[in-house]
Amino acid sequence: MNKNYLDELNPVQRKAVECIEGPEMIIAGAGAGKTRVLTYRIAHLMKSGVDPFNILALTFTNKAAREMKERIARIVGEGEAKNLWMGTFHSVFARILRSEAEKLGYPANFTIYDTDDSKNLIKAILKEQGLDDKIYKPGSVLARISAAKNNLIAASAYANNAQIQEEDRMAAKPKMGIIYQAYANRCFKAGAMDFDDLLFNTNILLRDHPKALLKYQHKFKYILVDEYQDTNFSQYVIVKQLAAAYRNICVVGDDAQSIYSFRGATIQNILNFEKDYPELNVFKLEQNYRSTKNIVGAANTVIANNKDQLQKNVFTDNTSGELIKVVKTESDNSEGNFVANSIFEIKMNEQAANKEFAILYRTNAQSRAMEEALRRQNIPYRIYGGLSFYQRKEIKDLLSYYRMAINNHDEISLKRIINYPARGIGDTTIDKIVVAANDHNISLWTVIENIKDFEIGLNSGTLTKVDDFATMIKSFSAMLTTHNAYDLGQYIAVHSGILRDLYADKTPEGVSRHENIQELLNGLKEFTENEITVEEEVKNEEEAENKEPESTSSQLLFTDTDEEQTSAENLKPAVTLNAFMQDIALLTDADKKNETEEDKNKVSLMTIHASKGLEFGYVYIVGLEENLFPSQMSLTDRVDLEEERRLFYVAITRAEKRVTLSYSTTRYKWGNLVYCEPSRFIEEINAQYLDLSAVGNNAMFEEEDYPSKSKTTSKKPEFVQRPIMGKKLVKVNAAAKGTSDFDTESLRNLQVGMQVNHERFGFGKVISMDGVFPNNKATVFFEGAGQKQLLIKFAKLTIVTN
DNA sequence: GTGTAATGCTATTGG
DNA sequence: AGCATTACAC
Repeated sequence: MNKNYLDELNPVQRKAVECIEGPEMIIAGAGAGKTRVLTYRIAHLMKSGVDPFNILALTFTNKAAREMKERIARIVGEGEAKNLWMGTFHSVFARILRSEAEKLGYPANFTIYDTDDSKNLIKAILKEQGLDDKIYKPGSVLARISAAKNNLIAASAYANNAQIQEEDRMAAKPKMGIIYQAYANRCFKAGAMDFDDLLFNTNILLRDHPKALLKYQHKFKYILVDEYQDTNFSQYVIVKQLAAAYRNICVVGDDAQSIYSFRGATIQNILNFEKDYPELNVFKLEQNYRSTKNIVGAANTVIANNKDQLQKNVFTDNTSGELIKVVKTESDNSEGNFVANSIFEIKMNEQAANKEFAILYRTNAQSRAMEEALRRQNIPYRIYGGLSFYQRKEIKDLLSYYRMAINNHDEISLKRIINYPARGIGDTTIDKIVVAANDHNISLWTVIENIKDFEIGLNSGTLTKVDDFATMIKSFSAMLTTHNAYDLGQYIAVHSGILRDLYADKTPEGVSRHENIQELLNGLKEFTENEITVEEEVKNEEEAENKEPESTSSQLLFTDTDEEQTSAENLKPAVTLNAFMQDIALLTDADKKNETEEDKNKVSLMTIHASKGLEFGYVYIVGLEENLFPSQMSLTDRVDLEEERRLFYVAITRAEKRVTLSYSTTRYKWGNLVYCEPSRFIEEINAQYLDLSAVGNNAMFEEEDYPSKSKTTSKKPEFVQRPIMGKKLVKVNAAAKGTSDFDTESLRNLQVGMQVNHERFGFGKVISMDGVFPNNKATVFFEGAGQKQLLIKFAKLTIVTN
């Protein structure tokens, strides 16, 4: 493999790898070997003499970065690969910001707030300002602030922008600007950055500190960005700035797989790329090596329904494989049972391993039915996403102590732990402290630390309690430099009282919480014992940078980096808790490492979003129902619907051998039974790729065997649980008289030339018919919507005239 | 201030 | 259905 890596590439891939200098854009269809090209390109850069310290590779997940690093290591050797700058935007720039934080007025040990932390801070601000959190919902306030930051609009600019003010007034949220300013101010005072700040502040750094800009421009002579279609404006500007000196920028993406616009990602970045770098080389990877012909064909027919897309012809030389099976079940639980049974069967018949299976869904809430069914079948599984380990209450509690020891001013952590375990400092006391802090525009910690100087009407007992708390935190802080991560972590767990509190709780939940704390402490121990590796890494970095003669100009620019290393050296010999906490907020479950083969050999459950970039032999896409997938939030806007369709495209193209689609006619939502109709996406797949035997007459007979059931159906308007939201009510009701009530039989005699009506496409004329009723399809030309292929079973056509 | 019972809200998607 | 916040009794 070592020398022949170029031979493993097809001609286009090879060109993309060998073209090293200048801007490059790789448009890669699903399964076209994008990761391989990226990996080999980096390896090739290094083989060509580029120093790994000068290569920056930005990936979508930390896991992707780690895997890519491992693959590169196999080509160029581990020692070299280790020195690559590789990770997510957030983790790479968090690392850079730590060494540059003072330039921005932040402490180097700033805290990273996750979404929960951010929402809590917003809630606090709303309460202090007497604003109604029903109008200013913390989640949507945060989303609005997030969108502003991702478009590089600072709080002050936001508050002073007439157009934005008008927008917020129209949305009945005139105070948004004030909230944003308060939020930014509080984060700053707490020495905290939220996820968006990591990118926003990197932009500030590069904009306002020319020396820093120059330094990183010369440090990152070669930049690669994976999943470029899912980058936002803030990320775009960072990359543009960093690449401005050398213009060695390579981006890889697929517009058809752009699924993160809700997070500010914009396809505009791909379009801008051609404008910014007119001299660029473009490579299109169109041959799919992952999936069967049926899967590729089906995916292509789905995405063809989108108007907005770059022209691409994804094809494969793989075998046809099996048809995509569509399965109808009558409840979410039976959908789970079907999937679990099917996995069990395939495992037996085809000797497949658990890890070859994935169950993909639109929303996390759908995992439960799947989990229960898999557990009944004794099939080991693993859920990705959802509540991560680090977001569990007990873990966040303990981490809050760690965070506060490292950064005393972190107010979210402070509020979390000041009275947990209970130590008699209640809400009224905290409120008084908050008022004092706001009055003096200082952090809560500064008030607490000097609580006896603030006359805010606390009685002497409370005063002592607050003072004791401050003393405790200070004692933890003092140990940061004298104790290693594990010793201090353990010490805090004991002396904070958390361990005792959880140990006292003998309920199963309490026991489980205690176990989770133990697991965290074990992780800490492992981290601490690896200190040699960390030290070596530091040493490696020193040696490598010293031995490699830099050009004189860039050597001058590297003075700051030297400082970094001296400070790292001071931390020896112990691995500090500070080091452990560096980017823990950025870790997700998908980033777990050190797993045994047994850990890995499990069926994967995840949202389709989380499945991006992954591949599996057998893929189940469940919950293919209107209002769920596509999500009801996407139905009013073509742009949103097209993103849902791309999501479906991503889901299908995860599979190598087999795709199974399922939908259920009923489903529990918020504890209420809701009736569902099959997703429009099913009928968007050309029928030649589908196996509809499991949705056929059998299912219809079932309906007819139990006419009482459908009667109850129509008589139950109260299954809509929130009539306040009129929009939803109408839609759910509409869903109730779905396929089950539709008389497919009336279309038995549908023929070419007939006029038909379709609920979405309107009037049309049948051009051709294919297949045997009821598993047949009709090609219809609609006056308004053009030519469509429709599955008779799903399309709900009505015959207008012969 | 603390602990438990009742209430009410939630479920797109995520670093 | 499950979780978080709130209300209320101690």
